[in-house]
Amino acid sequence: MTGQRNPTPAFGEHDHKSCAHDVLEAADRLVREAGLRLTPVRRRTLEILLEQHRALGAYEVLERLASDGFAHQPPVAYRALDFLVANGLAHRVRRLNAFTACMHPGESHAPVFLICSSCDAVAELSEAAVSAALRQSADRIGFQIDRMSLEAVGTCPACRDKASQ
Amino acid sequence: MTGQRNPTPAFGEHDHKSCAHDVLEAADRLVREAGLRLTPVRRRTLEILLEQHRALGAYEVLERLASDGFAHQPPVAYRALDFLVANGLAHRVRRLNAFTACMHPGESHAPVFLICSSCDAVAELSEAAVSAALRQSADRIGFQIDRMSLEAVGTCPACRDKASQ
DNA sequence: CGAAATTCTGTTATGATATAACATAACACT
DNA sequence: AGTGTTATGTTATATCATAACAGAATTTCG
Repeated sequence: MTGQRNPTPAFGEHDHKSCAHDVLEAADRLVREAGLRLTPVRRRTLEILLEQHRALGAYEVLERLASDGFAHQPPVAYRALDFLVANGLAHRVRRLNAFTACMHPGESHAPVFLICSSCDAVAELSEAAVSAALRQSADRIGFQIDRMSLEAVGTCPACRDKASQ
Repeated sequence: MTGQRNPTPAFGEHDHKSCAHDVLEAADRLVREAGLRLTPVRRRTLEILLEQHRALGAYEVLERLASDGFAHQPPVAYRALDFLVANGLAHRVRRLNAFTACMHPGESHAPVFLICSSCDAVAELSEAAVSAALRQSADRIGFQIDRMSLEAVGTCPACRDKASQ
């Protein structure tokens, strides 16, 4: 029940420790239920992504992993990240060529990302209206959607307030 | 009036020659009106993008430019492409790290791309519903959107028909 | 016109992102 | 333990993108 009050924790004060902890627990459970393995690299990679509400480049993750004793070749990071993405524990933010932890693991969803260009925070909306609208537009012309990226760059509430003072 | 009947020419038979020609004419006019210059590289780059309804990587464009006598260093392509994007004559498709000609130059719009993973065709929807939905979701939490990417990967009508036969 | 300012293009070099391919190690099952 | 499978280590390279500066073309304006 912790950390559920703020719909977009990325853009506001919140108990980040429990927010990250909850997601990690959910990930553990989901992976186990799916008969997969959250190996040390994979778990650590998810932890790294969960430390901040922003997107990290693969090489950024790689540096962190290396300093934790893992090999420091690109495939190490990419494989772990790919695993997380494939299993819905992380998302790729195309706009940034970067990765971010999924804040709603388990719930099937087409994530919508709001990227603050001022503080680099990335919020993941669970909102279904946008993806539904896109799906509908596609349907109308007979296009069958498999995956979608819905990303917006702009200014988050906090940075907006700062700027207007 | 040519080529205006099909809402998503990318996914269907159409008079491509006139479709591309119309866009190029519009581009000429728009650039002139804005006091900018559609120099040879820039014009040729747009022509290259207009040859197909798909997205081309910068290096693909570069090869084409080189065979037309332009220098074959990456900045040549990137500069031309950046110019086109900055002035609304082309779009960047983040999902593909590639570029595609804008099919509605002049009309301010947040493009929605439908990318066929089977034939690589890219359709640009002029549809405003999706971007409006996203804008509304962002508004609700006080996020101010500057730019957005709305992209979907899937199967276009033609490839769907082929597959089901 | 002709000099200065601006914009555009050529060029070299390098940075940043991503994957192919194969070897070795760990695990899971019988 | 033996075998198939999955995961990791490692090397090398492919792909995408930009910084920085030199030189050419175009525009501006006295």
